Amino acid sequence: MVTEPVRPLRRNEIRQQNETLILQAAEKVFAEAGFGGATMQLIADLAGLPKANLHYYFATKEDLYRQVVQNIFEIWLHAADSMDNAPGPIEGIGAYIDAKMEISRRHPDGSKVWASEVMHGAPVIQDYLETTLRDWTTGRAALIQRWIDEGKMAPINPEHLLYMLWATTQHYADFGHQIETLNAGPLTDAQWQAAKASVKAMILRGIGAI
Amino acid sequence: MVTEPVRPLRRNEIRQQNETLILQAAEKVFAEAGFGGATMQLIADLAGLPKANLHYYFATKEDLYRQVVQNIFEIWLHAADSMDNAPGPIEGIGAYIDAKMEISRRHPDGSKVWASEVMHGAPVIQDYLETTLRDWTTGRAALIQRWIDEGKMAPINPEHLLYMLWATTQHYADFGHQIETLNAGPLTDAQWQAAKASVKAMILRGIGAI
DNA sequence: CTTAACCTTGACCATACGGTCAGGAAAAGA
DNA sequence: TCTTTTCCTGACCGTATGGTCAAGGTTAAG
Repeated sequence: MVTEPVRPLRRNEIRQQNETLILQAAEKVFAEAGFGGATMQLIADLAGLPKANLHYYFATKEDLYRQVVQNIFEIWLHAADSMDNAPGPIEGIGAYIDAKMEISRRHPDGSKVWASEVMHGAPVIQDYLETTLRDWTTGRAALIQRWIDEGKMAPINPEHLLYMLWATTQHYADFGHQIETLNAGPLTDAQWQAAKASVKAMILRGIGAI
Repeated sequence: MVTEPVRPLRRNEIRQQNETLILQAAEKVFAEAGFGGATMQLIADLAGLPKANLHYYFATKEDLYRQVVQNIFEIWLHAADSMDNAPGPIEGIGAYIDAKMEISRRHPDGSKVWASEVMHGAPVIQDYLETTLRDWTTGRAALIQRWIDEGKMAPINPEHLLYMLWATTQHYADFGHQIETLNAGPLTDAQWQAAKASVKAMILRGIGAI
């Protein structure tokens, strides 16, 4: 095997590289074991670093966990952009479902960490729920209400629609293991497409947009 | 305060009483802290028993946890009965949604424990998934397919419909904290009824049963 | 070259946890 | 009543975990 001589890394690069390395490992371990079941040693092993090095970059286990959760929350919020600037529910909600299904597929661990955090009473991100998420929710609920008023969809309670969107899309990540067991294996590309199509068809028809 | 003289408990009663006491406490603690975060001491305190007494009834933490998960699974399966013997999807799926929403309301802790178990790869109930749950699923999928063939609903993929039913109803338990935060307080009776109605309306219309 | 700032890590510590056990109390059986 | 079985519990134990630290290495700045 030929290993090309590696230029010594600069300070910033080292820091950046190790932090993301640790965060990736942490996300996986937290997802698989939960906060209480995760150990710094497991994360360190997965990251390929000595445990003491983790504590150099992240003072405590909570700090590391908090970072992981916040990262996920960012990704979450970005998916929302697909809903804006849409002429109606078919495009807006359709795109939102696509985006969230894609996140469930690409970041199942993040989704699990988030679910776990919320299930345990959101000890770390309660303030986010009360500020950012609440604002986001009321904004989108208003958007949905506008579509209803314009006769573009049936008069559904916007909040419950949002809950259904979250629940259905995230289920493919959070309960992925159950789905894989029932499916006798991971979903194929085609099956993911079918899932997306099914969800979109059911919800868009369910809200009277089709 | 008047405390009536209590007849000394018989052996069987003691055993039964303490076991359910422990199981209830365990369900709550496991739901709030996850398996890894839960401690036997916390469960003992909540049950009002010394820790050593827990180990008298349940040899290990895993044994106790396994019991909790199995109990939930039983409740889960019973809700399925509402789906059978229904003339069509409106009655069958409608009743199933009602039943599952009621479980989410009455047994939110159980739902969380189940979700946590599945999210972490179902280390304890993998065999249930592969046997009981798979059989149940294929059976109901066949039932749904029959309704489709009889023209009682649109040609939806039955598996994805089941996932949607599970996801949507359980979301009200598993993400109850998030919902309560956005709602600025627990759902009232009326709000629960509205939630049920919304879910039923969206899904039943979504599958073309209305 | 010298110095300061940053990075790395093996060894170590205090604590908390799951689990054990011996010995006693209470009920059931003979 | 006497014996056996079941229940109860404080005290204890080994281990694993989060976190610390001091000493050494490496890069950047002066």
